[in-house]
Amino acid sequence: MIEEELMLQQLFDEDKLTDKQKKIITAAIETFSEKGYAASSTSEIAKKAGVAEGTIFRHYKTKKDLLVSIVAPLMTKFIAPLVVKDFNKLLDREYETVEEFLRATIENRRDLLIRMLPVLKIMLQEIPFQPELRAQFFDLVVKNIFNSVEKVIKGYQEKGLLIDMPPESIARLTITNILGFLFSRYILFPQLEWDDELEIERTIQFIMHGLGKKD
Amino acid sequence: MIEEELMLQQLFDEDKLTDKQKKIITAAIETFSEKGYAASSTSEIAKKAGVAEGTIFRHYKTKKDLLVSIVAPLMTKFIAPLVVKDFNKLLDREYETVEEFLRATIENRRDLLIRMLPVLKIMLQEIPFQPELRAQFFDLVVKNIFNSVEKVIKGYQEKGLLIDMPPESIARLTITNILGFLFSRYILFPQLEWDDELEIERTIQFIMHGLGKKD
Amino acid sequence: MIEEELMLQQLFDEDKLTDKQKKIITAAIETFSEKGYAASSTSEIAKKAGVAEGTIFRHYKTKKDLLVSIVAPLMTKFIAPLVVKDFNKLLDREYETVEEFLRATIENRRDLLIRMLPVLKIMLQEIPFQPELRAQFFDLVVKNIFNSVEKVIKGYQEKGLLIDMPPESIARLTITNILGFLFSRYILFPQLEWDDELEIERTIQFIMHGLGKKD
Amino acid sequence: MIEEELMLQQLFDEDKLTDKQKKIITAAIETFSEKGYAASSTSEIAKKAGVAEGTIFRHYKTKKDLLVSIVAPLMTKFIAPLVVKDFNKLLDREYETVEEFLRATIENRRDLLIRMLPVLKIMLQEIPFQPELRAQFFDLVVKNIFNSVEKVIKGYQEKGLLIDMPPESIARLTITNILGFLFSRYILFPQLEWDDELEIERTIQFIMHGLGKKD
DNA sequence: TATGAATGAGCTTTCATTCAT
DNA sequence: GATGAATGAAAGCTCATTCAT
Repeated sequence: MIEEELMLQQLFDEDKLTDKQKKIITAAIETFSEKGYAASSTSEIAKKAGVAEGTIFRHYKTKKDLLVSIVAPLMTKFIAPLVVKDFNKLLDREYETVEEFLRATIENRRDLLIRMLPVLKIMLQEIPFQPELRAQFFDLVVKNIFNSVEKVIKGYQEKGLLIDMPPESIARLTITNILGFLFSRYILFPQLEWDDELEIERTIQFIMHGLGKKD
Repeated sequence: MIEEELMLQQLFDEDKLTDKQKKIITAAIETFSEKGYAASSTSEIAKKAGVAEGTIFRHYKTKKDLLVSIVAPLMTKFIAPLVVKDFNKLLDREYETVEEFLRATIENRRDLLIRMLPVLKIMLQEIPFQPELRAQFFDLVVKNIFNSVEKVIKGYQEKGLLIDMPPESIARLTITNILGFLFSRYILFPQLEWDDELEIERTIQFIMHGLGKKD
Repeated sequence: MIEEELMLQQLFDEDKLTDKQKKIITAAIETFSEKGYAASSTSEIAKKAGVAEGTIFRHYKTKKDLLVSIVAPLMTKFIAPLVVKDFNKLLDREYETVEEFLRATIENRRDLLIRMLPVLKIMLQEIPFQPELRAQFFDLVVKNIFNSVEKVIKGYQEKGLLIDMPPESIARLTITNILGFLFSRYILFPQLEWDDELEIERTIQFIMHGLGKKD
Repeated sequence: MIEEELMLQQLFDEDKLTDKQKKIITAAIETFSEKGYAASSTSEIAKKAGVAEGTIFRHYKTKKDLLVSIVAPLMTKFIAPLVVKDFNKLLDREYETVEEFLRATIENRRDLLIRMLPVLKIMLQEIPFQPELRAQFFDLVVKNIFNSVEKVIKGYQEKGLLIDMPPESIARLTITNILGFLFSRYILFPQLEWDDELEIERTIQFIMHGLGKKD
């Protein structure tokens, strides 16, 4: 709960939310993430937030409004900056190799990523069904990221550190593997014992060198 | 619809299903896949199947029963054989290189994979929320595949075609990228124009060699 | 209740309604008429009808649907025929004078009018607020009646029994006074003691001769 | 809005109302008249009045209080004086004939009647459902008017200008026709084209002489 | 005095499930 | 087996009213 409030601070600080609104958001994230949007009831969220059910509808006209109010700022304020910031650092030559950059991205932000997981899970679950969200996701996240990423990747390609492949495909493959790791680790098989450090390193090495053995 | 019935034949032929049952299953797959399990109503499924609502409950005690009846056989009869069969072929030295094997797996079964997508989508959507399904998925799919895969991978590793990495991790990374491609291609961004052949080839090359440039 | 069922027979017999549907209609008429549409709750109607609340919504998609299902057939099947039939009789020379016709219309159909009152009250109450109903009312009742009435009135005018005034105005004034009497008698001041026979006769005389004294 | 404020001046000036209270009353009249009492929400009225919801309840303990505060003064301060004043004028022999009186009453006060319509509509709509209002209406309007009217009518009857009919019935019939005209003109069929002058004259002639042709 | 966030009872509506036919 | 009317619990949502500021 305390950790989640930290994330909320980052996510929602700029809007002035009342105390109850924050509680509603927190409870909604928790519930949507656990059961999925459609299977979560507003009465359950209200109970978990310690507010009356009517209070939810005073702030969010509909249940879907509540969902959008959670996911939308995540996309605008959080995911895009997360990646862009690092890619800009990359441009500043902070990291000499792509491995270092990936390692730093994942390692530095692992706590954050883990804390983001509930909302990320909601996003991944609902985007296939909510055209509204899908459109937002496409406009805010995909276009933004892929745009700013292009020159970065080109830069590395010019330096001879990345293969010649269209930046979109490179971005897709990289993101797939990072999200795929998180999804396997925390959503599909959280009950398995994972050596996180090791598995992240393997993922990075895989991204860079693949599975084929070099002679 | 006709294509889907083909899949159903493969999936459900062995059980003797009545005509109505097949219609129910087809309608349920379509609806669950479009809206998600929780957001689908049995009345809508009944209407789409052209049967009375009561008929659904004559064959499937509950709505969840219907879901399980769709996803479970998929796991036992479909996914496992899909991979295992090919890996056995691999053992039979049908494919000399891993690339060839991956290419064959994806290319040969692409139609099937596409036809499977609705059910796959249901599976991916519901496994995080349905412990019952998750347990089944773990027992039937994960254990089986990972078991039979182990020696295959080891074989290739001994032949020097795959890097020295625990087979589980290799399996995880490979599956992640195949499913990740399908998810991006057909669920997240179906509206984009994709050159499927090309993108599959890139995915295979990526799996084998990564993004790093070799000197 | 028994009387109301008689009216329902006339009103709804042609459609094959289930027993429960009839009970719902009866209860809805009673409740809407007593409290007005907006102040009536579906749960109250359900309780009064002795059915589950869900049953109402199985037959009528929304509460407004229920309202329309009550008022609409009244307009098509009841009010128009009521007047038209008599005016046709009039054409058949059944009544020599207009007084006789009015007296017959009101007297013959008094029971019916009284039984219709609840629905009539609903109609009068809701037409100002429900554009849907207003449009129907205009098309089905007003146009029909005024059309068929026109020639009748002209006939009487030619016979020198009615003054030269546009038929629409004559119709408006006549209907106003009949409904005005019913409204005063049964809705505004039901608690007063009325000598119905006498007051009807006065209304008829008023319609024909006005309040001014002839010398 | 400006016209309505004029009416409000007449209706509510004597009580010292704050600016906000006037805005609330105006907004309530508009809303109740458009949607009916039960279908109007206090939040909508507050928004239309430009005040906070709480402010309404500071001045009017309940929503019904607000309704009564609108309709009650209309009955005490407006309707009764309207008629009584004119009937007193009548006694003062200001009008020689009843026609003249009726014409003057309607013509002189037409603007006022039109401006009153929203409140009149509320009154007519709610009296059937609010026993409180009905009692008030009966005590303040009916008794008063009918009392003071009695001798006036008798006066005219003695002068041989009105037929011998109980004053209550004469009052009822006259009021029915005036309200009936307003109701048809402004509530039921406002969309039709009306020649107001002509239709009022017809109504007056009808009240005095009826529809029957004199030989 | 005025505000508007908060309430909770009650509303309309949905829906999985049952059962007489 | 198949039907679909009926159910009632629970869903999403509204709204008059309260109260701390």
